[in-house]
Amino acid sequence: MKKCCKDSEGWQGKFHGYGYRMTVAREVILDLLSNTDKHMSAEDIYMKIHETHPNIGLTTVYRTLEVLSDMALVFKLDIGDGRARYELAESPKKPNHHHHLVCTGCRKIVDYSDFIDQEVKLLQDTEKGLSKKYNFKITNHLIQFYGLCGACSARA
Amino acid sequence: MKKCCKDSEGWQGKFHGYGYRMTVAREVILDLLSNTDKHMSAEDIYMKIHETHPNIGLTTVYRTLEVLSDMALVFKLDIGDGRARYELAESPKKPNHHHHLVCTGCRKIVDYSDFIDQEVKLLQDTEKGLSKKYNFKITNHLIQFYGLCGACSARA
DNA sequence: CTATTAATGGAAATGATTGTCATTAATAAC
DNA sequence: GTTATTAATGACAATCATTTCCATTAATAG
Repeated sequence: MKKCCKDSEGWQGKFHGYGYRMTVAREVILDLLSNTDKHMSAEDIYMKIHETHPNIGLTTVYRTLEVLSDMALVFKLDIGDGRARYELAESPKKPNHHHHLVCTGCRKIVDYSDFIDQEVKLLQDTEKGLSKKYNFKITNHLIQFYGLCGACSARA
Repeated sequence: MKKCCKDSEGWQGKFHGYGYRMTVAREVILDLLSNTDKHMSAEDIYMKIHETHPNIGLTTVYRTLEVLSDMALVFKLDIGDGRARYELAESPKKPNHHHHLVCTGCRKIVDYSDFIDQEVKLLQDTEKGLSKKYNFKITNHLIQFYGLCGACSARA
């Protein structure tokens, strides 16, 4: 009996741990996000996987992204236009911690990891202080800089 | 001839500087945001001002908030549910720089300004570095921590 | 005070996301 | 491997925040 998914990354156990099943759609979407450095919207993802898996619907893409966010495999990102973007979360196997620099003109997103070390250090301290003072269980943070990229700046 | 608006804060000139007119709706909304520490959505604002100005429509609220954001009098805030919130931007007259701690359970927002000094220092350096390296004209930044507040944590 | 034109309001349109429900497929039990 | 169980799916409809349209009103210039 053929297994549903090849599970090359060892994700199956993780799905089971959360009480989820491993399915083709979930694997395809994880694969796609694993192999891009873009910040794709649900529709971007739908269009891309539609090329090879025309049977996967947009609704499923949305639901899958929600599941993956819930499992913290994927990070949902909001850059201020009305549509969410998704990127693979960092993991021990694939450390890629970065923050975002967003052009408010063309919505270009630059991932930067310069300065990250000091930022992370400060964030950890802040997180600890905030947790205690406000009794929050902090799960993650968002840092974004907004501005105009060179092209948009020139165009303005 | 009666002037449209009392302009107690000296906003009129600022509107004119941007080529906008000073109107009742704009003044009322600015007043409201000046006197609250809440993070109100467009609809919250509409409902509130509707009590005293039932002739101001929701569409105008949206348009006004866009104008005010454009003038940097108001800051548009996104906390991850599908609706934007607005708060008065900090100004020399009313310095209130803070960042946000957002409960992903109940969407409660805590404004904190602890640790702000170190954060601001680091952010300025980062901003300068990023500006140069990526040729961005950075206009603002967003820092948010996400987690569960005490109540939601207990409930979970 | 009148002319000009931005601003407005209400209704309709848009567009991302979510809900519904009958069908399919992944896993568990045998 | 076969069957039973139940989560996951897909197509469509529904929702809901935000925008667009357009005829009317009101802020400012002259």
